[in-house]
Amino acid sequence: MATFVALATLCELTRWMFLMQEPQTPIQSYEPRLIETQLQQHWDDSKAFKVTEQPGKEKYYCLSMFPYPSGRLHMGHVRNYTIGDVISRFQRMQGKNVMQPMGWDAFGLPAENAAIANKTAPAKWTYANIDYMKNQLKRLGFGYDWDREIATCKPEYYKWEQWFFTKLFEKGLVYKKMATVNWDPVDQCVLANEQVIDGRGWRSGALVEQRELAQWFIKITDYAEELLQDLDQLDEWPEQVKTMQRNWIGRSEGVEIQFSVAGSSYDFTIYTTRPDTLFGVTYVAIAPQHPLAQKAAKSDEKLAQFIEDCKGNKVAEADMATMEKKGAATGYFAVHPLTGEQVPIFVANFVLMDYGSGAVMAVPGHDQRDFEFATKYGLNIKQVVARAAGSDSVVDLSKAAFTEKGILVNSGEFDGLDFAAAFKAIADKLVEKGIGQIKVNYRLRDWGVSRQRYWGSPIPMLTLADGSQVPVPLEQLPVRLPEDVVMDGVKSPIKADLEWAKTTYQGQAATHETDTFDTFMESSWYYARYCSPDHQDGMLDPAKANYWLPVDQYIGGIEHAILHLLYSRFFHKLLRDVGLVQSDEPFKRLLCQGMVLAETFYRDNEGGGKSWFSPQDVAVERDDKGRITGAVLKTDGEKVESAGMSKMSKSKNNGIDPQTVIDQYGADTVRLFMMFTSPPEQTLEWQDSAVEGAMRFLRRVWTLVNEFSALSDIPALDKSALTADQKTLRRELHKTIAKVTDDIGRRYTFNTAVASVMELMNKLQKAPLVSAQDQAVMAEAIPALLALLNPITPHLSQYLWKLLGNNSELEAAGWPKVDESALVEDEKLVVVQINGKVRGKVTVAVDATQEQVLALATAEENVQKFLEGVELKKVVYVPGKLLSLVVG
RNA sequence: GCCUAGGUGGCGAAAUCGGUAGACGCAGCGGAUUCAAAAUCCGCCGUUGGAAACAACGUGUCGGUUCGAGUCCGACCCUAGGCACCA
Repeated sequence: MATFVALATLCELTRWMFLMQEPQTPIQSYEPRLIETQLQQHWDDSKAFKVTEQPGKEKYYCLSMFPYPSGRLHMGHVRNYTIGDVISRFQRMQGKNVMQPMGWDAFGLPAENAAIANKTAPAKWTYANIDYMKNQLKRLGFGYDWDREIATCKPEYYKWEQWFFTKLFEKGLVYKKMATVNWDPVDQCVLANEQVIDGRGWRSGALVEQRELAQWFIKITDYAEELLQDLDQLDEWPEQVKTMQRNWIGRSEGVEIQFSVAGSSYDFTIYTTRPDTLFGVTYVAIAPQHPLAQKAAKSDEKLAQFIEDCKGNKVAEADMATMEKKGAATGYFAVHPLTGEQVPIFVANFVLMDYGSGAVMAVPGHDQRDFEFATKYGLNIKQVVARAAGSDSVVDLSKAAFTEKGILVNSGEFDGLDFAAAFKAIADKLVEKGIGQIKVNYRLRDWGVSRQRYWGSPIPMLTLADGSQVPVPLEQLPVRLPEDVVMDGVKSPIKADLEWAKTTYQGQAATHETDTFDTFMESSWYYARYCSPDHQDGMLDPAKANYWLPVDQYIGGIEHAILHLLYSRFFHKLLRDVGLVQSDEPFKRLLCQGMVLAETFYRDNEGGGKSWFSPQDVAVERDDKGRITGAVLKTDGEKVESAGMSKMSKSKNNGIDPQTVIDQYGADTVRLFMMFTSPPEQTLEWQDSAVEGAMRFLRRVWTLVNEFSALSDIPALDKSALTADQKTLRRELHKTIAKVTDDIGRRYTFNTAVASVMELMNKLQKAPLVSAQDQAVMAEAIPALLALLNPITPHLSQYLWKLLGNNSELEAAGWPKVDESALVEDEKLVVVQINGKVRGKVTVAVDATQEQVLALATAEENVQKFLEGVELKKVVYVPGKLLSLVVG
């Protein structure tokens, strides 16, 4: 320890001596704003990130999910786009032709809300936001090819989406059917799920009803099997996302069975994955909207009332699953297809008309939901499955259903069969009788794309005088959305203006569809449009699209794991099938970044509510160990309560505005903080003090490079003339290069990449600069350090690179190369364990044998202590790492 | 309710293929510098015991596999994301 202190002091001394030797101008302090804005201006003026197709060069398409232009960037964007920019710059330094585009997911609900609140038009609000946010992106130094910018609300963009929809219509992939929506009876409008709060409309407060409307659907179910199968190709996607998509698609094999209704010519089909439990059916449940339920309700007031009450249900699946399960008898009985027995038909609030056939067979003995329903309404519970032979536990149906697969009982000729055999035998029997068939079913439902809103792409369909519906021909596209409108908060302007819809089709009068597309339509193909953003003659320029696609790296929030990513994959296959692209999948590699959280503080109001305070207005108090003991509001010094870390949001007032932080610390510091604080997939917790720490590090780099740049006539590196310390430093340098290359290029663990650069920095700062080879090693290390940092802190790196006398761009100099010869070590530290506990450490030659290591280990005093009086039973040696001794 | 993740010091985290738990950073404490402060630099920093060497305990909880488990297996608890009209 004492030696080390002396050494450190010596280093300081030599550094000080060196600084005193040369007359020099004092080092400027690190002022990020100036160097950053200058460089950003240069990038902008020179279009530094503009790219074109270059057939000879390896392409790399790096895409971050485009933002909704909500007004200002939030930290989630900053994190997302920093990751994308780091990967892009890294790949550029590998010599690839990197395309990194940016644009705007410009249609959507918030623009309508803002338009109502601010008495402006959604278009105007949206364009103003785009202007502001574009400047924010530039201020963060992101290397986008702005010539490829897209805003989805522009007619040049949605024209081709409309055209594509008409193509799909022609191919039979589009159809219209009734579907359930949330209806606000006071405002007379359709509400999004998030606009329904506790069953009431968010603005009117009225109780929301279910209503059936005719809507357009795209047959994504036709592609269900391919969407499922092709997940296996996506070996660079997170397993988690693929699993979620598999479960969402929900492929199952089952049997479709026809039931007839006693004393009626009516029949209906149900689908089950458990045909082995068919003999356990004791009732049948149908949806409230089912025709049979409607028919029964005509002569049954109580049932009619029940069906009416079901309209108060929420449409969202989460609500369906958690609500109380209720039902009412229809008075009808279904005839069991094999036994001929009659079982009651119930209307149940949990059966969805939109999904499957709107009817389910109920087996309370072997399905938990059916069991609870049967118990509640006093229906029969019948056991038809028993545990396989050899199991001693008994099936007890008094408390819960028995849902495992087993051996059939009480099932007539099928008794004794196991699941697989029973499935086949019962299915065969039903097929033979002509009342059933084996069927593959998907949980995935067709994609409803109609929205009853204004701020979206009009659906390009026409209704003719005879009621038939035809697509708008290409020459009449786009169907333009008027932008200069007034929002009244109730009716869409294109619905309110009765003239808007009027048009002609082949000389006859026709009316436009006034519904607009789901905004997932725009975000399902923007990645492809970026390849030829100005293409006028078609949706895509296939040559360009096929040069760039698929996207090599896609980055976005985990919240898009299912819907957006599934719709985009679907669209890509549709694009392929009309001949516009050649690949099967749009995104080769996927990274889902975590959310950005911040501390939340509140005070209880007298009314029982809470007031939330921005963490920037709160000061925390700590005890002498640094533990947080409390917090006060800076303005009044009074106590506030902490509610822990939560997602940055308006409602909790804990959003940190990136703009303020960039102004204070600069873009490089923000970028470094984002990359260093958490691995990208995890949540990131915002902490002001950690941001300061990031800046502190950059200041140290600044100072070190400035000091070094004052040196002149640096001798060449002579690897054969290095001292042990110089060799060690070089080894650290090349180990760091190898680690950072792997961390950024393969693992995407940017936090550990930064950590290892920091470790290198710590060593460089302590290294002497006295001898010729001291300086030569430093001269190798410093440019490498700047290059390793460049993807993360491009402004600082580029500035200091120039300071070292380079005239070229740092990125053009390429990525540092590892000198394998510098990595060679001749000694290793081996840990000695006895019965699994560390008892000593020995340094051994790299090629030492187990016997040699054992000899060294047993010579250690502390090791000997634990070997006394016991027998050595086993020795495990992991070469160069660990020696494990088992004694007893 | 269903599907998918995640729980490691005061805090953010690291440990990449089962091999030294806590790298790196923040906060804190002690010191240097300073008239003073800021900035900077040096040192300490999981808990308990100990002057130290070292020992015991320790990766959400309970159990298992292994010479060895943060990592693998089983059960449970908590938190987050998604659930089809927020994007």
